Amino acid sequence: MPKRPRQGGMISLDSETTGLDLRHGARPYYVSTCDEDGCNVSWEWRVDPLTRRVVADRGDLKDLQRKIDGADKIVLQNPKFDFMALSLLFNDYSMELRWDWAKIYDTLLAGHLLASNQPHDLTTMAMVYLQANVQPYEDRLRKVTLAARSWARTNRPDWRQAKEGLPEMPSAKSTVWKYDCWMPRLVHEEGGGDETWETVLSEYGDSDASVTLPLFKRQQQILKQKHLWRIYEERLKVLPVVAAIENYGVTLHAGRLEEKRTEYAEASQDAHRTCLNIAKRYGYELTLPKSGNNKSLTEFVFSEEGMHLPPLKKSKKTGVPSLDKTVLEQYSVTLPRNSKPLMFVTALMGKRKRDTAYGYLESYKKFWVHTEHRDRVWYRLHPSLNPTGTDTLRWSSQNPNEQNISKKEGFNLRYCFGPAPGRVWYSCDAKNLELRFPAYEANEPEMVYLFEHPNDPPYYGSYHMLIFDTLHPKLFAKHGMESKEAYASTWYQWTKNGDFAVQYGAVLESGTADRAYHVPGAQARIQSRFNRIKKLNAQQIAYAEKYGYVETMPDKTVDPDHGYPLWCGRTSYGRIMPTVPLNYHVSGTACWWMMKGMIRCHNYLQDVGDDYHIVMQIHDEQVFDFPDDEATNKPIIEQCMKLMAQGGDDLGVPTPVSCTKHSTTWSTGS
DNA sequence: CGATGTAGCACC
DNA sequence: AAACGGTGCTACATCG
Repeated sequence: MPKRPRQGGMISLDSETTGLDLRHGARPYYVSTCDEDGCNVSWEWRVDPLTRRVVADRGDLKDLQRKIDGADKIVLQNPKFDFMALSLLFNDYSMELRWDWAKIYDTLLAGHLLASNQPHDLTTMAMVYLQANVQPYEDRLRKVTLAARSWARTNRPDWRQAKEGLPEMPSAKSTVWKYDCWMPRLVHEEGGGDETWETVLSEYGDSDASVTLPLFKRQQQILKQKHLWRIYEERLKVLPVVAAIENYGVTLHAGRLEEKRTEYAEASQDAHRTCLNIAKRYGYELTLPKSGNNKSLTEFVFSEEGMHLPPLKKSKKTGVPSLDKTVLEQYSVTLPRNSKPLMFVTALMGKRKRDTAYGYLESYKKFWVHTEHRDRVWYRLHPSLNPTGTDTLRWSSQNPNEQNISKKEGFNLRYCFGPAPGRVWYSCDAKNLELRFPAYEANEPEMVYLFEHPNDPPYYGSYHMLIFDTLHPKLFAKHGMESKEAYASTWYQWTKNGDFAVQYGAVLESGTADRAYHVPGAQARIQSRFNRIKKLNAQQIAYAEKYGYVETMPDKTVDPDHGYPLWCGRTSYGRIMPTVPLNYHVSGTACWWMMKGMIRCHNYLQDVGDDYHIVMQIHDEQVFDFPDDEATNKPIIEQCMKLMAQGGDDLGVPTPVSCTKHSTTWSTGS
């Protein structure tokens, strides 16, 4: 007896799309649902092989909407993507997808919460949590799709097969068959393949939907057992926030981008010529790489055929001499003035930096889409933001990455980004977030005093100055707060470098931090002055050794007893790396804080109006895009700052937030 | 020839 | 054994 679909209850939903680049036309063409009896209901739409456009059916979409409306709960693997894809498809047919986030569950968020450093793809999780193997369905689909592509290449050369470099799929890399899984059915209709080609897609799609629901039920059971359910429910709140951020995107100015792109291209070419000319004087026919190294370059730099420079650092894995930024900097301060090698090194450093910047700008052009502004000057990027993209609670960003946009002097790509006409940006960031958490948690008195008294001597809230004084008391006695300017490129800069090394977990024995500080024994001196943080570090390491994970600081409003577990991983000898636990604990807490701020700001801005948006998150910084109206905005942005700072109350640590307004460009100081 | 690994570099 | 944590992206080099 065939099963009849149930009404209500919990269902799972999974869709297959013609690509990942929804803003460039990718759409779902197969949607499968599965209910608690294991009964699949699915829809399949034709893909126009010449244009790759999905030809859906309004009746089907209404059907699907009824299915969505009728369910009490819907489980998806990464619902953000399906939601956005379906919204756009509905939009193509002048319909609006109704979607209630309150009834959505996500197996991806659950997977990260249960095992932050394990794979979270559906196939792996089905195996781990259900001992169910859906890989054969995928293998079969792959095989048949590749065959269908091959048939079409010969018999239907005008079909638009997925491949790297097509403008409608800027994110496509080498593996693209996944975007052509609509092809087997169509090929069979046209006389190729066999009848199994009609069902190979639905068997795959239905198997994914069928496994998603029991997977979630199992995850839910474990989350409850481990007392993580409250944290899970809090995490679910990020889904609509992420969808809204991705949907709105971020604006950039084509003219400013072109200006920078030309500047870097020309300077890079100059540097290129300089390098080749110098090589020529050694009688060496140099071929420079587009980025990084190639054989020609390393041979010229290190061998006797060329400049024969001494190797300063070797690759960890391969042992080849390194020619990275730090090595080039070393050469640039040690090689004789006016020497050919110095000129070469200087030119190469300049070329590399410009090539990197140029490459980023090119990638923005690949991904950008026109905005509603008809002047074709303002474009928009829609990077995807992944809250489970890291082993900690950091979010990752891709296609393109919005979290590595340079703000270096001379390479300030933030200049290209900014508010479109009639808009204004506000950039809010937490002050010393990752330094505050350990200071308060360990109750390190001098540091707490520093953070509590930002306007008082001796350090006026400056953490780096406190450390500077610890390492260079005589210099600080002489110059006070002006040490920052007096030693801007030496002792003060080195203090900052060392502080970051310590913050990111440098262990005393390695001497890494001491080298960064340029002060032998520096880290030991700092640890003896701030021994409570040293103790906190030891506690976190011991905890991780025992349990395999550390927890973020508990959020009183969610679960006063437990934070988010972050698994630390072990070496092949079964030990936790001592550099990891405190770092994960602190950085994870900072990211939890940011997540709380984003949820609060998003919900608040929704109430304010429909034109107030979060546009970016760069770990401890949040960027907002508002209508350009100073008087109206003032209380709104102040409330956003308050809502961000409220995350500190949840954790028991004061976390003040600062804000910068950007009227024309995201770059500061211009 | 495609897949995979590595180096280098941008951000926090 | 490793000792500075987490990412994404590009080009180069090598593997199968």
